[in-house]
Amino acid sequence: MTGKTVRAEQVSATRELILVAAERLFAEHGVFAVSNRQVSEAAGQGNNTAVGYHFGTKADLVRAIARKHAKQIERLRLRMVAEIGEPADVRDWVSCLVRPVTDHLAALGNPTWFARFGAQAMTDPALREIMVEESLTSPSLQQIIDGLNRCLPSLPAEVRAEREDMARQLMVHMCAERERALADGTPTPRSSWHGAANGLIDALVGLWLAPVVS
Amino acid sequence: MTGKTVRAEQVSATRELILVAAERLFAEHGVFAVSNRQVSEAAGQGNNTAVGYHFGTKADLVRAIARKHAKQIERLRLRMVAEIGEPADVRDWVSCLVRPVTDHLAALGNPTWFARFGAQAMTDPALREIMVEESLTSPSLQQIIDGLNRCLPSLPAEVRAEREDMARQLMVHMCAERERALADGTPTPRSSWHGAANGLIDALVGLWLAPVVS
DNA sequence: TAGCTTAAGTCAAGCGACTGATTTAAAATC
DNA sequence: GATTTTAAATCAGTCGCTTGACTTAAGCTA
Repeated sequence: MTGKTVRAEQVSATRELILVAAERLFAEHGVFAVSNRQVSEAAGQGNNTAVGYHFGTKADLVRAIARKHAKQIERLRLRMVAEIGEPADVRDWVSCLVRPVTDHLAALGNPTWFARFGAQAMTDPALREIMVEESLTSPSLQQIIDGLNRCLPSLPAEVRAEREDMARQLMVHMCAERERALADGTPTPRSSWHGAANGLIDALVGLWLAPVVS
Repeated sequence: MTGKTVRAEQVSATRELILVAAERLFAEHGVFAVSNRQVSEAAGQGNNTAVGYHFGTKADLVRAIARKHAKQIERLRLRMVAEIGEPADVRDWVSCLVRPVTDHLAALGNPTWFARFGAQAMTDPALREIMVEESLTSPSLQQIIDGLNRCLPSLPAEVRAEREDMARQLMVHMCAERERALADGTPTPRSSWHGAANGLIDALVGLWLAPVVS
């Protein structure tokens, strides 16, 4: 952030204002229920083309939001993977999957919007690919998958692929669910993001270790 | 369907045309990326107000689609719950949760659109409540939850609530994932909806039986 | 001063909602 | 049972409004 010129500082401040405003509006009203104009206005920009100028289309804006968070989560995940002890068991690897996300959300304070935004974007036919590109193409993520596979050598390949998907879906949508409840004031099963992570980790360990019966 | 007048027959045919067209367009392009006009046109209605006339707002249309499928799934689920043997174990109840949904999708043939539509609607802030009302307020569903709880008496209430959520999220989004892959021609872990259900059931049994560690 | 950023205003296109006319099955009347 | 009346469904077109995209001008930093 430092080391920039005054000009560049102002520009990235403007961009950040837009990103935050967009994330909030998208989470609260839906990505496609909010126009670029409304985002620009909410970001305090007099110009109705501010989003277009700084980011381009709505898809580009979504990408920028995703990238921002993915970067921060990836930092936490790399650190955690680096610190993992040997021998690592399924629970260790699952924790590496879950904690960076929940820790990131916890660090954002309250309220947060990213989990709800992410869940929407992941289910939209036009935005899904963008989200996958930005958040699933991560070296540390592959490391975790590999580590998990080493723990579960007897699991058939198709079951592994399936359970990877399940783990991902569960993380994305359970975080969104909790964030929604927090925003609505609805009671949550756990009192903190850390607790929610505990619940997720327990469940995911059970899921990965589940015998293949049928 | 029979026993109706000719007039009523035509009307419900028109409504069905609109529902099917909407479901397809929503799944392929996104619920809010498709206008009511486009739906009317795709349904072969000359009038751009056809959706408004028959259903009302877009939210009402979404509700009608959800209700249609929920009804059919509920029929399958009631039958399966009625046929469940005693004593029923976790796997029996989980099967009652999963099979009606996958069987319904299998019965729809190929391609299907409902799973992708449902996943979108479930994550949208404006549509979520509608979907919950239409598909989660079902007597048979409560029976299954109760049965599951009887199998797992030692599970803390908050963990139970949490894992109910997880099971629901997994069903919705894994079905959508598979439907997407089928539509794209991407390889799927399983060759049939029945096989996908097997994978889901194995995983969910493991998830429910997972020890509460942390 | 040159170039990037913000502001202000304009534009055609598409939106949901509305209107009145037309069609036609169904109900009422004879 | 034939004829008239009614009301639901469909059609065709219009309305005000919002949208993303565009143009032009002003502001400010390097």
